[in-house]
Amino acid sequence: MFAFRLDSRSGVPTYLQLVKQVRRALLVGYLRPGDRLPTVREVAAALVVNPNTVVKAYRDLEHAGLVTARAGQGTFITGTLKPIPPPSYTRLSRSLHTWLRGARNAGLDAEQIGALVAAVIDDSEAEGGAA
Amino acid sequence: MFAFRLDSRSGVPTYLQLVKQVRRALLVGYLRPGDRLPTVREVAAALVVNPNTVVKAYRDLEHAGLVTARAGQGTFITGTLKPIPPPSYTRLSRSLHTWLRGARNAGLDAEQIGALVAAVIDDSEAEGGAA
Amino acid sequence: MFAFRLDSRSGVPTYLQLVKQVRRALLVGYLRPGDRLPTVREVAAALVVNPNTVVKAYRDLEHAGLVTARAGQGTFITGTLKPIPPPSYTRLSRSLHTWLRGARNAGLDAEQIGALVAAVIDDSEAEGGAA
Amino acid sequence: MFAFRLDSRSGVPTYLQLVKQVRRALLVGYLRPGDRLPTVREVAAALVVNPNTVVKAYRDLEHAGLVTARAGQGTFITGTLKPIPPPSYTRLSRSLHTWLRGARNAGLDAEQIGALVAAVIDDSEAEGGAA
DNA sequence: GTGGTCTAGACCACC
DNA sequence: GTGGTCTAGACCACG
Repeated sequence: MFAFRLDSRSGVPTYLQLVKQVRRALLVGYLRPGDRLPTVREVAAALVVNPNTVVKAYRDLEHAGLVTARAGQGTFITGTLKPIPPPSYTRLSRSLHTWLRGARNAGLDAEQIGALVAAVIDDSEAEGGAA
Repeated sequence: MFAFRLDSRSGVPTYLQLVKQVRRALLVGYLRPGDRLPTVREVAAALVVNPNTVVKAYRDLEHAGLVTARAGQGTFITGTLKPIPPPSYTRLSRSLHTWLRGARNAGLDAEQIGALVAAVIDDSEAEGGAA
Repeated sequence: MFAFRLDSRSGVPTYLQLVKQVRRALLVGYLRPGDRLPTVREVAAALVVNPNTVVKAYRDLEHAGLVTARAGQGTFITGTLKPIPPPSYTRLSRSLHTWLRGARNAGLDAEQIGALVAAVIDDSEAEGGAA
Repeated sequence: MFAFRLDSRSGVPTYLQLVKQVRRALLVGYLRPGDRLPTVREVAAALVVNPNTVVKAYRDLEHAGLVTARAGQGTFITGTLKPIPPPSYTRLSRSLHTWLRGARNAGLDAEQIGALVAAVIDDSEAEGGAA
């Protein structure tokens, strides 16, 4: 079953964090059409969050055509989002993991790693690297 | 002179984005004690944002002991944040850049790359990878 | 319910007066963890002050780890500040009250009393009286 | 020679702190008509403050009729402010000193003492104690 | 209804 | 000119 996580220090609204995690899972191939999301109540209980907040996230996703709620059955993935091809995913994820290990071996903590990653990505986007 | 950037789609409050960029610059060694940040009015004009929003960010940083505001003179870096050692920075940043190029050559767009990075980092943190 | 007071002639910014009153109430034992502060809107209405000014004060307190804001619920005391032991408080407060009565009986007005108190305290601090 | 002190953490504007100290010294009998205040330059140098700030304070005092600037000679006290009668002053100051010593012996630090004093004075003013 | 963010614009303190 | 405070009022996230 898909599990959500929250980072209360990020400043990102709770409902947006949920939305982003589903989108991310779709992109990465971890969720696929037909999969069932945990119920609003389950998520609310697990994250200690108001059910309305979860409802809002699910409604956002439904609005974007990514999920469909079926009364009495739950919420299901019914859309997709140009997922990363599994072979690329495997390869890139593996090499990124290696890079991460290197960073940790160099003594970097989570905050430093986050700063480095953000700096490099921002950087390369700034110079039109997305081309 | 230090320059800020905004991502309006991220959902992160403007002032927090500014705060994080300064912290990141400190971690990465791009800002150091004694450096002067752009004035409140300059930032507000450059980002087309209300001066109060910038004031809030600078105040947060001052609260954290990272900068000091001097009326009539500007806002200066006066604290530090366990910066990444430059050699590690150079090496890791270079290899991450290479990885990024590989991801782009595999046809991934910015959103897919973001999802992949987030997935890998979250993952490895979840399993106590920080050890 | 905790009540705030303002002294517009003091020259101390409104929001700082609020902050100091909460800190003082903590030191004196009048507020304790779990207590709820009046809502931003209540304070703003009672003091005829802009809500943002109150928000600023509460935010400062939160930053200092003394209170925690819970959206939809209010702002609660969640920290403490080395309170004065109640017995000492009772004894010292009582004798200071007596002193105050003496000063007033001698014909001193509020400004004179303030000057005297400030002079004596400053004085004794200057000579390292805190020892 | 009269000496000024600054408390940068109080939030009270610098120039107001200077004004208040002169008023206090007049009330307490520490300054009397004919006394000469330190020059603007001396104060500015001693407090590491911009001379304009001192000028503003002196102008405020002149405006209030308490001092007079004489070109080339300095600034002199030329007004008064219902001073505390010296006998009362001596007696009250002495007993307050005793109280202070008691508070410190009870282990209270400066912040706690300040809170206690403020609480007691506020309190008694609130109930019309100034009568 | 709670607190949080942002805008617009005035005024003050300090250099 | 700098940063700091305050007001007025809109909109959002959360319960």
